[in-house]
Amino acid sequence: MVSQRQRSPGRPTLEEVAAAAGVGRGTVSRVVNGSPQVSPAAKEAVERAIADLGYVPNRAARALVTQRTDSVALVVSESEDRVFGQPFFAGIIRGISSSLAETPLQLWLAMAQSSAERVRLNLHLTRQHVDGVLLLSLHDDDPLPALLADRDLPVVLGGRTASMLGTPEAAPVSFVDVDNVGGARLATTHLVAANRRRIATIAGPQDMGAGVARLAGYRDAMAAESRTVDPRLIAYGDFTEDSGIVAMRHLLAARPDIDAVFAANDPMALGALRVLRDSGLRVPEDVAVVGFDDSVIASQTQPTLTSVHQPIEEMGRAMVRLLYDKIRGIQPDAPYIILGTHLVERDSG
Amino acid sequence: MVSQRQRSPGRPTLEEVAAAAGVGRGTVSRVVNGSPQVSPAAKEAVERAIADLGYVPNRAARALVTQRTDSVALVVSESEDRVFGQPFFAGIIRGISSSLAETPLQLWLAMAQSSAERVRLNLHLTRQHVDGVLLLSLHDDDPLPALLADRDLPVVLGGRTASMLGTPEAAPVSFVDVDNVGGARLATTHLVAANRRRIATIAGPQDMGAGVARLAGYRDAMAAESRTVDPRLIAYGDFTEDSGIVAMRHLLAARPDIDAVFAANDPMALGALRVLRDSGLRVPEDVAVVGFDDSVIASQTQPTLTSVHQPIEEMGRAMVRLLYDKIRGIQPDAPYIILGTHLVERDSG
DNA sequence: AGCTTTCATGGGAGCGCTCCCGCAGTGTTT
DNA sequence: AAACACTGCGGGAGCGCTCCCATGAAAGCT
Repeated sequence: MVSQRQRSPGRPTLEEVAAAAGVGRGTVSRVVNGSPQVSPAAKEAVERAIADLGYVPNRAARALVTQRTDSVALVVSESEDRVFGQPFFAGIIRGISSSLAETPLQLWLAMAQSSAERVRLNLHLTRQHVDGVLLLSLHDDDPLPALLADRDLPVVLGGRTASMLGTPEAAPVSFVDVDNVGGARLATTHLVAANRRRIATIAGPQDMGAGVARLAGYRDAMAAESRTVDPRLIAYGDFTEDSGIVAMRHLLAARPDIDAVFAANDPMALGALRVLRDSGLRVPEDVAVVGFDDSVIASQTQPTLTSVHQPIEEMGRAMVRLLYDKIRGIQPDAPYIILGTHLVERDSG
Repeated sequence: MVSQRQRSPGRPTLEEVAAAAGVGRGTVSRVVNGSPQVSPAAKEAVERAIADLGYVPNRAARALVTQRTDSVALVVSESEDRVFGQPFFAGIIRGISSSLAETPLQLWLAMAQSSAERVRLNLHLTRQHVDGVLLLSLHDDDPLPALLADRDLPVVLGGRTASMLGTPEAAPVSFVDVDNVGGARLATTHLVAANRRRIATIAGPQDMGAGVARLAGYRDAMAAESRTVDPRLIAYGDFTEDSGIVAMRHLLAARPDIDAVFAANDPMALGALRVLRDSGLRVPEDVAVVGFDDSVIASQTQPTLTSVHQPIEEMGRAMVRLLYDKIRGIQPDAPYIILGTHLVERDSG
């Protein structure tokens, strides 16, 4: 075993580059960091030396002195298994990753599943380890955003909690979200316009912003059409397909005359489709179904699923934009970004 | 703006812990790193000081001196969009992440989509930035593994290239893979046993190990049953659903009498199902279909899809195990791990 | 010409940590 | 009693970098 103190010979240091270029350490540092205070001649010499030696700055050394790490953490604070694999996360990560590629920032992925892991994680989410944090999939009672904000680490949430729905400008942390209320309204209004009379909804969990907002949108739209909502037209799920199945059975049992269902996400809509088929009801002839997500599966169901589209990848990109501005101390135009949705009509209603 | 040189007051250093505990820097370091050369009294004093002050070691400073970073990169070297969102990746990441949680290692996520990004990435995959690299989704001509191995950075591949299929012990880098040949054999033999006479296959891309191996398994099984394989029974796709559609159409055009299809992954099987339905053929009565992946969609298709199961999460965990051993300089039992598969029978055949 | 201002430059100090050397104190052996 | 080994400990050196200050040269001013 080679001694730890030995530097691997292949990796040149700043000092060696300086020697090769015939300049001082300071000048090389200035060139590397793009300072304008360098003469063209010196700059050229340094650049050639860097290329010749294959110099790559040592991040640890730089981080030690600048107190910046040039990395951000993506924290998926969710205990359930299903988190990944959901096309939602896939899309967000794609957006985040492609956006980060345009910055000097590196992405750290942290999944905190058990609560022990979350404690450990919390300890490491400090300025000396990351420059900022992207938080995904929050339940309303998650203490993490507050903790991080206290430490004043730049934080951006993907989505928001129910408490931030009413007055987004008062939200304690920045966030990027889609207009869930508007999207749900779109879906419901669409069903009304299609002459559906008894429109039910399978709502999401009421401890998550998206669940609350999509139900609010449904209520809004129904109220706008002066439809009173029989409580038996509302069932709740937890965004999984199984919960959609259970909810749909409840709805059919309570109100067998339902002729439309708006499900708060695609997996639950899938569950609904399954139950309807098993009950011998035709979609869309007997019951129309509209989902929310416009995920890949929406075009693969039978019949294909009408669904509210949300710009997921753009959400990821917006999160990075907001966070990067914060990290650089740039005051963003707004502390939050809300993206629009639109309805993609397919065969189910 | 506060000067960069200022230490944020909240974060105590080793030295401050030492002062608080009334010991020297060395002793604190020994306690933090679990050295046995510390008296119980000193150890206790240091531990209390750490707890009191909320001390967390500075990774940059540690990395600077140890030349280790305690982080590994997960490189998804794939230019296509679809990469994420595939349940395959989701599962692997879950396995990797849960396994890493038991080590001191942190996960860096790097996706290199454009080739410019790949150059930049390659520069940063050095010992001074990461302790090891996990590589996913390789095409046979990917130069990255060789480059990294040259630099002698510990590397573990997820999957393997076609050239490593024959003699895994001769593979230039460690890898974790499933027994694709065996899985494909399982699927094919199952169709034979179900009395299918004209069994076609939709093979994957032949520049990827999985594509080659699954086709080989099909051929093996057919040969074992002394069935000659009409070349018209083989079509090729690129693992996407669309390519499965095209391939299935080709097969039906060339051999309308096909009564079974083995697709090299689930999305292509999905495409096949779609074409068969559109052609008025019943599944499984007229044509049986078997996929490979046993992904979530397999149980959601109509009819549900019989598919070869691979232990994806376990694959991720095995990759981490192998890499962590390498990083610590532990000679692993074998430089590679091949995991088994089994068939999950559903309605499609 | 003599003065000030500007600019490019070299190199010291120090970021927070680990490694290692040497010292003191205790115990063991001859 | 002397000689030696071992254990626990303190603190110097140094990892590779950025920041900043001092310096000298060039340029601009009266």
